[in-house]
Amino acid sequence: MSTAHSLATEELGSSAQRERRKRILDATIDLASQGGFDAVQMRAVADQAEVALGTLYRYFPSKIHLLVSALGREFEKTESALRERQLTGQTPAERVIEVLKLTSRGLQGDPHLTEALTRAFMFADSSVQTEINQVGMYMTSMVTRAMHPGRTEFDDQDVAIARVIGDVWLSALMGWVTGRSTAAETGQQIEVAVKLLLRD
Amino acid sequence: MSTAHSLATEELGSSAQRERRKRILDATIDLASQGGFDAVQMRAVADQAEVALGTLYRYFPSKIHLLVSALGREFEKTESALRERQLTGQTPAERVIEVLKLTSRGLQGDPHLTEALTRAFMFADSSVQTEINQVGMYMTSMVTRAMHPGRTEFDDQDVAIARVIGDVWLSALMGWVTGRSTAAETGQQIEVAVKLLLRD
DNA sequence: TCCATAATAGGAACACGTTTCACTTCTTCG
DNA sequence: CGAAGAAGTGAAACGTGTTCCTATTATGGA
Repeated sequence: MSTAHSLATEELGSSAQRERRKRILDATIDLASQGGFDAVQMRAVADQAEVALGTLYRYFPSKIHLLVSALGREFEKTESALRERQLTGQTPAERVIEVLKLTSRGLQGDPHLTEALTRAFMFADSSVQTEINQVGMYMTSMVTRAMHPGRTEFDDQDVAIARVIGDVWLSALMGWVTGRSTAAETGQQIEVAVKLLLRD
Repeated sequence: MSTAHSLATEELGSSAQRERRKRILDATIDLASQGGFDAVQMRAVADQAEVALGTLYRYFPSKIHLLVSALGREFEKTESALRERQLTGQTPAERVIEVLKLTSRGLQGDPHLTEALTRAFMFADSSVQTEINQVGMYMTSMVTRAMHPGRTEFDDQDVAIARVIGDVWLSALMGWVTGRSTAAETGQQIEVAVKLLLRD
C-alpha cells in the first residue's frame, strides 16, 4: 500500500496483484474490442494475460464480473475526460445531448467492445451489484453535471430526470448492440427523450 | 384469423406441427415459471414437450428464439386482456400508470417466468428481430391506447412518448429481474418517468 | 397404393463457462 | 533462515447450448 489512502471500491493488494489485475482487464478489453462478447473467452483471456485459468477466476468470479469490471474502468476514463471538457450547449437539454453524443460516439467507434460490455451489463445479476452501482453513478453524475455545470448538489427532480435518461440510454444502446437499430436511430431516440424530459 | 388467411408473422404448417409448437411453448413457460432462465434447459424442454432435441432446434433455432417467442405469446394475451378492460384513470398519465401497474403486477406474480423472458429479450440479437418487433409493438400499442382510449391513430409525439416509456419500463424490469431493485422501486421508477413525460 | 421427400427420433460429439485438485512458487513473519 | 500459509499453475472434468449424423416414421402427390 504505497500511497496514502484508498477508496472503498479500490481493491488492496500487492503490486504484483495489481499488475496481474491490469493485465487481465487489458486482455479483456483487447479481446472484446476484436470480437465482442463471444470473443472474450475465459481461456483466451487467461492466455493473453499470462495467468492460469484458476487465477483468472480468483480475480473475477465470472465472465460477467470480468466484463462489468472492465466497463467500470472504461466509464471512469470517460467521466474524467468529460470533467475536463467545456460544454458548448446553451441549455441543459443541449448540454446533456452533447455529453451523450460524445459518449455514444466513443462507444460506437468500437462496436465490438461496446457490444461486449453492454451485454454483460444487461446480463449482470445482483452478485455484481457493486460494480453495477459504480457504473450507474458515473452515468448519473455525467448527466446531472451537464444539466447544471458547476453545481455540485442536485435536487430530487434532477436526479430523477437523469435516471430516466440513463434508462433510455441503456435501452437505446441495447437496441444498437443487438442490431435492432442503427447508430443514427439510437442518437435520435436519446435526443427525443432528452427534449421531452428537459423541455421547460 | 382462424382459417381464411395468415399474418406474416404466423407460421404455416400442419395441425401436428402447430400442436408440437404449442407443446414446446407450453413446456418452456412451465419450466421458466418453475426455475427461471436457467431452468429452461433445451433437453428438459424437449423431454417435457415430448419431442427430440433436434426437433426442438428445428422449431426454434436457439434458446433465445424459444424464450422470446414465448414472451410474444404472453404479451399477446396481456394485450388482448387489456383491450377488454375499462381503465379508470382520469388523465393520460393515470391511465398509463394503471396499465403498466397491471402488467407489472402480472409479471411480478410470476418472478421466475418474468426473469426468464426478460433476460432472453435483453440478450436477443438481430436474428430475433421479428419476434422482438412484435413485442415492441404490443408495448407501444398498450401505452398509446392508455393515453387516448378510443383513438386508433396516434401522432408522432404520442408514439415517441410511448417508446420512451417502454424504454424506462424495460430498464426498470431489468433492474428488478437482476435483483438490483425491489418491485416497489420498479413501480416508483416507472411512475416518475410517466409523470415527467405526461405532465402537461 | 407406392414412392420420394420431409420430418422426427435418438444419441454422440463439440464448445465454452465453470469447478476442482494436486503440485509448485511466492510471501510473510517469528 | 525456515516454515506455514497464500497465491499461482496446469490440466482434467462437468454442465449445458448447439451441431451433426443415421435410422425410422409421416406425408403428400402420381
